[in-house]
Amino acid sequence: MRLRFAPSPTGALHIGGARTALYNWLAARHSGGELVLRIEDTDRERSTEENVEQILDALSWLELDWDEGPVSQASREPSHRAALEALLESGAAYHDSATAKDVEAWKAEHGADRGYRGIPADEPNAAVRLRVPDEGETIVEDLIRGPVRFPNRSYDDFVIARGDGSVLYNFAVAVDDAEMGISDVVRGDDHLSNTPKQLLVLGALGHPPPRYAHLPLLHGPDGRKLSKRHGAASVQELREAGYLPAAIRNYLALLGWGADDDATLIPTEELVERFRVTDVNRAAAIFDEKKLRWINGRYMREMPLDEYVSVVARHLGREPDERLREACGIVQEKAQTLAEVWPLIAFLFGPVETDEKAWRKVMKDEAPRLLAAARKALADLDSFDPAGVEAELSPLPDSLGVKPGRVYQPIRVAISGGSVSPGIFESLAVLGRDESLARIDAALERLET
RNA sequence: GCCGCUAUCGUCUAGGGGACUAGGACGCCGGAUUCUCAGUCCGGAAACCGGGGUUCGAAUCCCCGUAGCGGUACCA
Repeated sequence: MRLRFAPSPTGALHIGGARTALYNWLAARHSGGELVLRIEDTDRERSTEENVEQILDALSWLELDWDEGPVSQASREPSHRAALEALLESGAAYHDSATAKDVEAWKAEHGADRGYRGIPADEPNAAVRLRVPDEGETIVEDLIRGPVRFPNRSYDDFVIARGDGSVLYNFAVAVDDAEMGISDVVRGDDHLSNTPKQLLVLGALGHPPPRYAHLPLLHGPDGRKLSKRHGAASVQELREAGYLPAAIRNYLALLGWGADDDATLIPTEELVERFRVTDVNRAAAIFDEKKLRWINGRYMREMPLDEYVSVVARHLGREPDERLREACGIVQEKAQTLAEVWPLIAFLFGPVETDEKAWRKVMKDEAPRLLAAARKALADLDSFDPAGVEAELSPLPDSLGVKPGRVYQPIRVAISGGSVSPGIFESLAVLGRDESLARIDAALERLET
């Protein structure tokens, strides 16, 4: 198989685009074939260098590689021109000076169920239209949907080149796919109705068509087309939100495709092994960040500590030093996204920032007495490691005659500033005896006044 | 308007005429884990869009309707 991913650089790479890229990549890797990256930049107004860079970045961050390209569609202009000339010469296409308004008027007269048919004009500066037969139908043999039939008469003689000679999307795509030897076109559903046009171009040019597979679109939680309003809608935003590339690949693969045994956690290698385009669903799927979070959490927890540390360090823009390593060790089982890590471990890297609400809730009644008792126990401790701290603190609640939380929460607030943190024994151990005692003393002092 | 696609729990899906009292996962609710939160474990509620057919039998096949979506540009 030879596939292509052909994004148009009109903005960041969206989640839908990322899934299309992933499916193409999976199909290519599964079949041992090739993946070509082609940038559809024939719209000079909207295509920018930054957007191209952004898409390339997003793809490599997702760890989706390609075998050929990126090929700029605009750079293939000579080929497009040659193909256009050939069609003009054979009479399959013709110049027509009709404007959009003219076409509209023509339809008002001839009925809406009939496509526009123009009259060849001897005007080299007019747009070029492709002749579409009145009879018959064009059939798209879709790998996912089966044969889809389109009556030819419902299509206009559509424009394939502007008055200035530059070609339009449906023409360029057909020519490029054919000339680049693409065997399988895997793309979004929104192109299904465009496919007959491309097939018509291919037919006029005498090129055999590739196989097509049209993927169902992705929608937002409200059932509407996915857009910026739905929160993290681009790969870049997902990255900033602290999701892992591997988790995103896993989740995206499941949006519109399911393993036959209903597996949910499927590592990429296994995805490559099991994925088949023909198994893709036909209905649009809704992007649900909750499930992504869950999958991401699983990947975060199952990562080897070394890798975890370097991923966290990169996300935070910090050096992966010993302290960070220790912090990761006690937070790994708690965070679902990279973004959740820092709030849980920040207290290990700087002065306490007290959450006044937590303070008021915890630092009352017997808190001073219990905290003082804990301080004493910790001060006398020989080995200030998690096991040692636990051995020292765990008998305390009983001996003081209170519930464990009454002892532990004041310590937590004293050392971390808040009522939520990693395990208290581990937190104390990582903070170290001196700093822990200093923070507890500061809290006790505040309690006295 | 015209052309086309789609339709199973809130969400992702399994199902491809009898194995369905419709299965799994996320989420949700309840319980357990005698340090918070998270995690983990256990349990629970929750769906075949509607109407006609075909058939001994339909979630599965056909038709109609409804709804959602896509296309209908000298955009991609």
